[in-house]
Amino acid sequence: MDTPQPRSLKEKQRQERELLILQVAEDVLLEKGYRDTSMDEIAARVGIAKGTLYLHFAKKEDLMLAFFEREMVGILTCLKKIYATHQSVQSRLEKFVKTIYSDPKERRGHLMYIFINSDDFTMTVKHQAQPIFAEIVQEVSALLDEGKANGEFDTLIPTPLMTTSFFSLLSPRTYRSLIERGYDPKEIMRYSLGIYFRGIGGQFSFATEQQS
Amino acid sequence: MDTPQPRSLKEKQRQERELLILQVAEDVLLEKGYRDTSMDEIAARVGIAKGTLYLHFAKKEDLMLAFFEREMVGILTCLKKIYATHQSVQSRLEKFVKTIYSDPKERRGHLMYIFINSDDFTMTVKHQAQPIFAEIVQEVSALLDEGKANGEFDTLIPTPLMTTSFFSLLSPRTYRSLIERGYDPKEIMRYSLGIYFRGIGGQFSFATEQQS
Amino acid sequence: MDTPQPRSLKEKQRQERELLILQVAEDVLLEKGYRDTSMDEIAARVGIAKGTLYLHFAKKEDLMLAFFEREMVGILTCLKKIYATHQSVQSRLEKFVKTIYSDPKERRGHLMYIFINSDDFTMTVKHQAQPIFAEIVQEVSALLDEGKANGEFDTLIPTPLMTTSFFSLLSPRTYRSLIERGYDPKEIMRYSLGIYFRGIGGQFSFATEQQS
Amino acid sequence: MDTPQPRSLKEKQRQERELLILQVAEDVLLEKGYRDTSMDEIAARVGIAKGTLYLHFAKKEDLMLAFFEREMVGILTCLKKIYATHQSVQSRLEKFVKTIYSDPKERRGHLMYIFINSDDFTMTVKHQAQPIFAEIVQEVSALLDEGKANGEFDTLIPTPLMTTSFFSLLSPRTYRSLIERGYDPKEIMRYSLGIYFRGIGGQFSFATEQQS
DNA sequence: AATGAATGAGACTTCATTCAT
DNA sequence: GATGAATGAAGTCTCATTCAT
Repeated sequence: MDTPQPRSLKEKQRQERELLILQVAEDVLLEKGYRDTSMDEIAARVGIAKGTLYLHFAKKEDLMLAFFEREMVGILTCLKKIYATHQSVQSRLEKFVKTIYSDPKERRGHLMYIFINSDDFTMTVKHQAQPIFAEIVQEVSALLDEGKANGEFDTLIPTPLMTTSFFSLLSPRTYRSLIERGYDPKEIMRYSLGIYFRGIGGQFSFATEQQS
Repeated sequence: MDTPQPRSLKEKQRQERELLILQVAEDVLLEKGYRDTSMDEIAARVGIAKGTLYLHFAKKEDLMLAFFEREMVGILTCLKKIYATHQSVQSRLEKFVKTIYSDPKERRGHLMYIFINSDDFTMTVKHQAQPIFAEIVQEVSALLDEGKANGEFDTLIPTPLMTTSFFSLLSPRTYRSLIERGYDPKEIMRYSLGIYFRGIGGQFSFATEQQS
Repeated sequence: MDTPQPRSLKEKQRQERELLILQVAEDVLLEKGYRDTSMDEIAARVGIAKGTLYLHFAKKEDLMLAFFEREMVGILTCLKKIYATHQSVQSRLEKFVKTIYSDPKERRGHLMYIFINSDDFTMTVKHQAQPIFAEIVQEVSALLDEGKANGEFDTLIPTPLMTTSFFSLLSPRTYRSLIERGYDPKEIMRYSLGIYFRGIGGQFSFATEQQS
Repeated sequence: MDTPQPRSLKEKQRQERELLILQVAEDVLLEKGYRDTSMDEIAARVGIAKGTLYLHFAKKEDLMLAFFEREMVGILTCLKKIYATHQSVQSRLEKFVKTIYSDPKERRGHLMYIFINSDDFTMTVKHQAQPIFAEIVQEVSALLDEGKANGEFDTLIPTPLMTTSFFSLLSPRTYRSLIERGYDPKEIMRYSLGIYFRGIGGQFSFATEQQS
């Protein structure tokens, strides 16, 4: 605390760069997958030396973990914000998914899927990120329980099953294949959500929005 | 034909060995993912020398492809057998999924999921296996269309969306997490199918089987 | 000697096969060079199993050595036959070279060059084949000495130098490059010999044959 | 330009290292031939790790190519320098050969021979180095043509044949065998050149220098 | 005797990680 | 702090040689 300003200046630069690294790591991860993401490429794209990467993150795993956490914190924040809303549970979950998927190229949604479903990545990294991961799952579970309690969803389906189904909704690969066939992201979203919510006992009319 | 026994004996051993390799490759693939599956490890687990692996498969990719095809041919056969049955489309698809997942550790089901959803694996191998892959997807699509035609499923949902949802049903990772929490494989299966079929407009009572 | 006929029958077959192996080895060696000549390919081209190759030759080196000796014995025989002729030394040496190069694709000539000049091959093999190699060199040296003695060649040039120059006459590579440019094998031969013999003090008219 | 010294220092070291690698590659190539030259051995002899080699040259072929070009550029430069001299063509070509062979162990001369005559090496590498290779051949051809025009050499011998003969003059293998027998490098050179130049119609007295 | 499946040393190459500058 | 050259373990694949049948 004896040198607060200079430190915070340096510190600010440092954090900006760290952010940049995380963003680049995200880019590369989404493009190439975990194993084909090399530290060399990340450093090159960020425009720093490889060694500098290691000043921020001691291991590739740590970078990926930090990156994962950054994303997951964002998702969790979004989830909590929506959680506090006064709407039906279904509306809130729909809102959540749509928000997650509303960034360019649906990065956040795909990342969430990868974190939860990918082996390559998950095996190496996730066991270290249990807490936040558990919190996200917990939050969604709580919402689903609320939905069961207020009659929106089917009470016969165990919540954990509802939850895992929720997170399996949209695999990036199949998503991409649909995009390639010319489907509109919003349409894909709507139908996927529709299948899910009707499946767990919610109300969903595929016709309605089509008519309006 | 002059030396039928000796040749078939050798050949039998060869095929047994090849089968063993494919099984081990499957094990390792399921445990570690495509990129972390090394030829060294496969050879070591099979108990043969590295070079021997290459007598059976000229490249890692070839092994993975052979292995993929073996599994997918099995799945396709199963699918066609069931396709010819006289039952509701839903029953047939349920039967299909249950059959696929009925082997120990649900390997086939998980593999199908990986083949369809994994990037690592798919990018390297699937382009070579397009035909069979496309056939499986086509077969399921046809069934879903039949279901739409006979009133079982919602005609407002585009078939490709129904199809991709179908193949996203059970990610191995979430499946495993449910198993770890003590859920019964059959139960997981039933609820997942239930959510899916109700989601696409089919009939499904989560209560019924519970009562019987 | 107790079973002379059967043994000689078997033995004959054996020798025929050995001859075939040597011929195939020659083919492959000339096509691909020593290091790219694999035992697999030789066996496959001969139409026998790899193991059978090893019944004839304990090591790749041995095969190459045997093959080298076969060729060199042929060349030596040819050389001795010509040696005994009653002609000028130059005529005899010319005859020798033309004979060596008179087989299809000039195999023997190229092989002689390779044996004498190639590093790859020679380092591995030649030290084992000293005797015959030395004999060929000796024979040529003797002829050159005879030529020096009877006034055909320049006595100021040390015989060993004349000899090595003689064996460096036609490298397969440059030979091939000339063929590719459309030169006639006989023409190449004539000019090369001409340069050499004139070089060592012999008589050679490049014009003569052209005119006739 | 803001950091000229540090950059040039690093760069200098780098180039020194690269030079060292090229020299070692040359050593090993001359000792063992192309196919028996392993990246491991080069690294070990240079005293660096295998990976470091790949910082300088992305592939074995690239190293060999770079090395080839370095040598050939040297030879070409030397050739052009001599070309511009005012002397008889024969004197200039003699000067060229003597210069090429004047380094310790006659490395350059042997390398030139290998580049032009070795299959192993040439097949892999030379097609990438055509331009410089062609230029060297062209330069020598031009000199020989000049010699034919001014009456030094026999006009009846086609220039391409003169050229290939020129490059076949001294095979490293036979050269070494002469050295082993106690001949002096200069003597070998003189006689070989003598045979060649007399052979193509030039003037050469084996006696002269002997007397002086 | 003949086979060819099996072996394993060794080649090339990549990349996460370290460390002297 | 920042750099990027250096490292070396690990991965894929080849091929001479052996050996059970």
